Amino acid sequence: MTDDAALDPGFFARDAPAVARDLIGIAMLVNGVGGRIVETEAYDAQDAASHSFRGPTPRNAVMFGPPGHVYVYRIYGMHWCVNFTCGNGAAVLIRALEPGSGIETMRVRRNGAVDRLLCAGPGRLCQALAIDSSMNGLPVDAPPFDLHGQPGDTEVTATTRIGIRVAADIPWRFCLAGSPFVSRRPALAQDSC
DNA sequence: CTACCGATCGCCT
DNA sequence: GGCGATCGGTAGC
Repeated sequence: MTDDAALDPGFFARDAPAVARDLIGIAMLVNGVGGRIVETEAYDAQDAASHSFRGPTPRNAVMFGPPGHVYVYRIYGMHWCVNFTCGNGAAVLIRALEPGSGIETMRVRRNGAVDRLLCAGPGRLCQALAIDSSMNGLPVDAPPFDLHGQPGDTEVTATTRIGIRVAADIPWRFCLAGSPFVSRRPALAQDSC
């Protein structure tokens, strides 16, 4: 009934792991295309795996700006990744969506990929939603972005993060329990929260 | 200025 | 399961 509710002001001005966990199940649209968030990862300035760990630079400046803004960066020379800032160098990486709106558009952008792989992974998600560096620094509560839903109304599993070499033991990756749309299935033993 | 390498993906075997 | 593609940020000389 309140699934179309906008997120509270201040939603992003909290610890990144709490924001990352509460984003699971929230709908994320860019120009009307997207779906429910099913996988996130938290990073903060005290975290050796974070872009912000060594302090502000031109690339990560948005992470040190106000909460609730979009941080976009390029990885491996060819993929875009999108984060939502939480203030003080912290941010949440959006890793996977369950496709919900604009699926045909996403299929075209993703070159005919099957639905399960349209948004399963940060690079794929940005390709499907047409997110690139031109959106870096934009606020998340205004077009082209649209985030809405009821935070905390889902079963979430917490595991370690993917693709990093340092701080690999921190369980700051959050997935919608049982979702087939995550980038990689969580290991069997996880904390439920 | 140069060298290294990463919060990845898709295609190959 | 393994590997090549491709390039900007960062650090070090």
